[in-house]
This record gives sequence, structure tokens and C-alpha cells, in this order.
Amino acid sequence: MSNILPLAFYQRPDPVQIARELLGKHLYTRIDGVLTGGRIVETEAYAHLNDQACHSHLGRYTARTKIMYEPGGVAYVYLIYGRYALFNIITNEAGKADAVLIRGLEPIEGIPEMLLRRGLPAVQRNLTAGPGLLTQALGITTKHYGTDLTGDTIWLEDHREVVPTDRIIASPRVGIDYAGADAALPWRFRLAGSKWVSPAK
DNA sequence: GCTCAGATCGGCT
DNA sequence: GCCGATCTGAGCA
Repeated sequence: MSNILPLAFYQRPDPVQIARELLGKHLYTRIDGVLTGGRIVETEAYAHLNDQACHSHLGRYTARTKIMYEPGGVAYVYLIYGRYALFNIITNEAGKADAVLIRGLEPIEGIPEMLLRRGLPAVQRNLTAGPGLLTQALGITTKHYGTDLTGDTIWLEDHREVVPTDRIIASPRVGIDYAGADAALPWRFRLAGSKWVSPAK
């Protein structure tokens, strides 16, 4: 497809705006020669400035967050609880380490392969509804840390779907109570009525 | 060098 | 509803 989202989409300054716009876009991977993908239905924004929930806030710079300081349009994949890979898209320009976490995906392409990777017998909600699950289904692992999102391994496409503003639910992000007042920011975005949003409260 | 908690999920009570 | 799996990094000594 030629409607791959260009670097210019990611390198804009407002991760909250980008997180909203990513709803209804499609995420694909071609890993081990197998095409899998689906429609993004849930995201969260993380900003490096004034956001204690963000791994890069206040310029925190470690082996894990290094990639966040690259120019937007690369993958930030990290392991949580030693067990699940979470997939983020780095946004903004170099040195401004913003990110968008993908939390929910509606499976469309390569469903048999996704079932195999998840060890499930049939399509059900926990195939891709959750940030640690959709990475398994798509075959994304920490090996994909730093992958260029305009390449042929992981990429996003614009299918010209127009998502009406009143179908987007904004709410506080999940699992970041430690971030103090920033935990209340309504930076989690979901498509109303989608069964593929994560089950988290 | 040690301890503790985390942007999670699935299994068990 | 609670608990454990299992790795990274922060905070402290």
C-alpha cells in the first residue's frame, strides 16, 4: 500500500493530538514473512515535559529510554513485569522524547497467525485487546526496539477513515497512579463501542 | 550490591 | 478479587 503514514506525521510536536489521530489508523507487521495487522482502537499519550508518567520525563536517559530521544517515527518496545512487550511510537523531533502507547487493536489481517502466536483456538477478545497482547499477536518483541516505522517490518497506514470526535472517549491513563497529579490527565483515547479496547478500568 | 516497584495478564480462590 | 511470573532501573547503602 502506498498510504503509509510518513515521518512528518510522527514528527509533530503534540503527542496528545497524534494519539487521537492514530485511532482508526491501521498497524501492520511483516515478521518471519507473515503479514499481520489491524485497526488501532486505543492509545495513550506520554509527553517528556511535565509528565511524571513518561519514562523520559525530566530528561531521564537510560539504555531503555535512549531511543525516545531519536526523531519521531521509530518503535519504542520495552518489557514490563519481565514478561510483556509494550509497543510505543516515538513522536516529536530529536531530543523531545514524546511517545504514544498502542493499547488496543481490532484484528484484520493474518488472523490465523495471530491465533497461533497467542495460543488461542478461536478469535476472542483477548487476542489483541490489551497492550501486552497485541504485541504477541503481531510478533513484536524487544528485538524491534528502534525499528523504523516507515520500513517494511512494522508500519502504519491511513485508510482515510474519519473518526467523529464524539466517538472518541478520553479518560485517565491506566496503571500510572505513581505519577501523582499527572495520573489524572485524560490522555487515554478509545473508540466508543469497540470490543477491542483493553479491559482495564 | 541489594531491594523494591512497575504503562500487564492469566490463573486461581 | 488477589497473586505470581520475571526483567529493568531507580534509590539507597
